[in-house]
Amino acid sequence: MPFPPEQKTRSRAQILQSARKLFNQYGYTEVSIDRVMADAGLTRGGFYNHFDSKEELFSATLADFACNRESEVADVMEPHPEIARQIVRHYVSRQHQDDFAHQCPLIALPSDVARASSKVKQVYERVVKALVAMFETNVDTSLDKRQQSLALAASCVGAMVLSRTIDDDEFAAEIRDAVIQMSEEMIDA
Amino acid sequence: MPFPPEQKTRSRAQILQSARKLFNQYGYTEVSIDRVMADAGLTRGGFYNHFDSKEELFSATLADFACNRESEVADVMEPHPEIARQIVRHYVSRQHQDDFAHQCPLIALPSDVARASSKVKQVYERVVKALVAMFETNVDTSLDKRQQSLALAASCVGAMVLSRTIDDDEFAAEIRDAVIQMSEEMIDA
DNA sequence: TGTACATCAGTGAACGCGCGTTCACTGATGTAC
DNA sequence: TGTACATCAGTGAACGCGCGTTCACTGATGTAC
Repeated sequence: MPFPPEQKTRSRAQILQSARKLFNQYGYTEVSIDRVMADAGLTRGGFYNHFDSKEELFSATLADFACNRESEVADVMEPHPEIARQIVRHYVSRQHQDDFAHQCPLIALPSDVARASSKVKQVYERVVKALVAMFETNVDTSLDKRQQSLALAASCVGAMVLSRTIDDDEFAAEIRDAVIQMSEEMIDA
Repeated sequence: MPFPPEQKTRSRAQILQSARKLFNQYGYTEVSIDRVMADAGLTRGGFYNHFDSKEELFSATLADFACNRESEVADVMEPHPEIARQIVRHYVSRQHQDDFAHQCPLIALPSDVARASSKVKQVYERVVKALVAMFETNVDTSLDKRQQSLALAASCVGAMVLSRTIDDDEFAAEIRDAVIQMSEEMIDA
C-alpha cells in the first residue's frame, strides 16, 4: 500500500464533516462538490475516489448522524424524564439553530430530503425514529407513551423549522419557549 | 392600450399559480423560470415584464398565500373550537401533503425560505402569524392561550414536515395521528 | 542495503449542460386625425 | 370610415457562469528482489 494506510479513511471523514456542516448551513443543492472538497482541504477530482455521486455523499452524511443517535438510545432501560427535558431544552434552542456542524438534519434539511430519493429518505427516517425512541425511553406518562413521544418529536422539529425561517428573533424565541413549556408538561403527565 | 387591458393581470396570476405549484412540489432552486413560464403557457423572456428577478417571484407567491390566510382570520370574534379542530384535521393530512397547488408554504418550503433573503422570510412570517392567530381566535382553553396556539402551530408544521420526508407511509400516518390527537386535547382543555 | 517498479489518493483541465438574465424583435391592438 | 402610427406583452436567440462528472496525469509511498 503506497499511501499511509489511514489517509483515505481520514480524508473521507473530513469530507463528511465538511459536507454536513455546509449542507446544514446552505442546503444540499446550494453547496457544490468543489466547495465541500475545498473546505475539506482537497481538490474536486478526488471526490470520486470516495463517493460515487453527490447524492451518495448526502446519504452518507445522514447515515453518519443517524448512526450516532442510534447508539445513544441503545440499551437504556429505565425512563429518565430529566434527560428528556434536557434534550428538549437543547434541541429547541437558539444554540442548536446556529451550530451548523452538529445540527440535527431533521431541522436543517427537511425540504432537501423530501425531494431526494427513497434511499435518502430511509436514512433520514432512522434519525426520526432515534428521536422518537429517545422519548419513548424517557417519557414518564400515564397517557399513551408512543403517541406522546411521536407528538413531542413533531413539536420539537416544528418549533425549530419555524424558528430558523423567521426573521424576527423575539417571535422565534416565543415559539421555541411555547414548545419547551408544552413538552415539559407532556414528559411527566 | 394596444393589448386587451386584462391580459397582463391574467398572465401574472397564471405565472404565480404555476410558480406556487411547482415550487411547492420541486423546491425553489430546482424549478427554473423556463419551467414556470412553460407551465403558465408562456415563454421565458416575458417573465421580466412581470417580475424583476426569480427571488421576487418567490416572495410574490408567498405574499399571495399570506394575504389569503390573513383575510380568513380577520374580524372573527367568538372562539369556535370546532373550526380549529377541522383546520388541524385538514392541515395534518395526507390530502394536504399531496395537494401541491394549495399546500401551505410552511411545510412545502421551510428550507428554501431559511436560506432566502430577509424580505422573503418576513413574508413567510406572515403565514406563521396567520396560523397562530387562527388558533388564538378559536382555541378555548383555561391555560395560556397564546402559548397553546404557538405550540399547536409548531406541532402541526412539525408533523407535516416529518410526514413528507418519510418514505414509510404507515409511520408518517402514525406521526400525523399523534399530533391530531394531541391538538384535539389542547384545543379545549 | 539498494534499486526498479507497482499502487493509488489526490490533482486540475476539460466536458456537456442548464441556469438566470438580457435584448433586439414581433405583431395584435387601440388611438389620432 | 379609413389609414398610419405608437404601444407593449410576449418571443426566442444569446450571454456568461457554475455545476456534476470524467480522465489522463502526478508523485509519495510500500514492495520485490
